[in-house]
Amino acid sequence: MAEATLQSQTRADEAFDCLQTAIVTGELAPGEKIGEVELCSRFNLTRGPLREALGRLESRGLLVRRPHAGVKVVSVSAAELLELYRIREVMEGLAARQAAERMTDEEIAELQATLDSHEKMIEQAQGQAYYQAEGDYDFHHRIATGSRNAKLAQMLLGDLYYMVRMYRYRLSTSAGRPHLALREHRRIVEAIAQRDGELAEFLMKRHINAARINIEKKIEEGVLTI
Amino acid sequence: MAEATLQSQTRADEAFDCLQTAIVTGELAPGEKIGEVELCSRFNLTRGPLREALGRLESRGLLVRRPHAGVKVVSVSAAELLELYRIREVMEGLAARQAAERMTDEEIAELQATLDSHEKMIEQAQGQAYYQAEGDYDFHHRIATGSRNAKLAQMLLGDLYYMVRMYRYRLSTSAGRPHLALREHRRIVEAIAQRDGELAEFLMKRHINAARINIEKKIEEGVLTI
DNA sequence: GATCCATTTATTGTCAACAAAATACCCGAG
DNA sequence: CTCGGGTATTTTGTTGACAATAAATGGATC
Repeated sequence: MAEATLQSQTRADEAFDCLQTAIVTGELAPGEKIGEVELCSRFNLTRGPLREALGRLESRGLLVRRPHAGVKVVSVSAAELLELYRIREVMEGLAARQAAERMTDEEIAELQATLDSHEKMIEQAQGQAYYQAEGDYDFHHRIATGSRNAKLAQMLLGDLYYMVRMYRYRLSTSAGRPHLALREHRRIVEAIAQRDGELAEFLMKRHINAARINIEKKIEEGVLTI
Repeated sequence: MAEATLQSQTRADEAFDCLQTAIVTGELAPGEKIGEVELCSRFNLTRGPLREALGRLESRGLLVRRPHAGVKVVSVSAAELLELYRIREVMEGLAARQAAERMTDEEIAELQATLDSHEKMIEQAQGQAYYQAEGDYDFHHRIATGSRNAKLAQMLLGDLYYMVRMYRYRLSTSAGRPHLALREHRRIVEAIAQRDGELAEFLMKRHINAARINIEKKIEEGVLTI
């Protein structure tokens, strides 16, 4: 059962965190219709804060709400997942460009260190899928915040990533190409370190486009039925 | 005083609409600290639905909330406004490309008709600033929905445009270059009509970039003090 | 036997009172 | 006169009960 990760400041925040993680991890399955009272007993909440959290989640597109009819978890089709990647492509391209212009040298060093640890994890090849997925998330997370573009980071971290991660958990790993992805990550960081924003944008766009094509291929193969 | 535009389905929706328009039109000034009870009396609501609406608005970045300390309307700096345009550039570029691939012939015809009416309004030159601003919004709105990318449209229409419009109202018009903007719009539609997605993306990006530079110039001139 | 309508039931939407927390104010000491 | 601490007040956060609406069920008619 999903709990509030850290001591949330308010009950509504707690509810929001719980529900979000529950949705992302698949504990609450897509398309599942959920009653308010059921959720209350499940997460030890009362309906006031819960409703506030539901509103926030609806506004973020993680669930849909019909008046007087109830709440159900959003179910994203394969086509919509691919559309998400198209958005990621342009937005993270921008993030990479701005990160190249604005990240501090310390942040870049940390980013490189992150990749080093990812490399070790892949070499050890144990639970590589999970770590790869998490590592990938970590990498993109850092670049989003490194862009110093508050709204861009908010949209990426607050909207898109949660929807993508929702599928990551279900697919175990969407990438399945750890070495290749790592190499692409390395190149992007290199461009950022050289403060070459244009190249960083290009490489990031190509990186995400490759991931999208990979998913597309899996869908065609029937590995991925959504 | 802002009212619910149409009969909203629920009190919370009503509250959301009221507050959103109030913020966008400047009725609630940026940085203004607002109390819950005050809002309730002002919009004839009770605190339950209001709090739900506040949560949604916070999640969209239109206001910030500190636990136990209250709610205040977000105040976006000039720098942040420009960052918003950077995001628009890439996202609307994508929207234009996908619109060129996916819009129906009817939609394209409507889009052209829209521009015709805009042209007339500009020629009449009465209240041109207002109409230009609204017309511009209308144009971009149609392309966003025409992209057939649900999440992209949601992010543009639900997040970015409201923040941009917040400033539109305060600046009367951010463009101030109606003829030029119209010509750029024409070119974009032309590319869409020819189903040339790549060109449509390029032209849209350039169009928004020009708007951004125009604002930047105004800020430097001191016309625009945020 | 199937369909339409009314009633019932369960669920959501709303409200007003209660509890907790942060700000503001006042008083005293340095 | 200024600064620190403590109390008072205001405002937010939470709760549980009440009202309204939609789905489900059962009965009657075609």
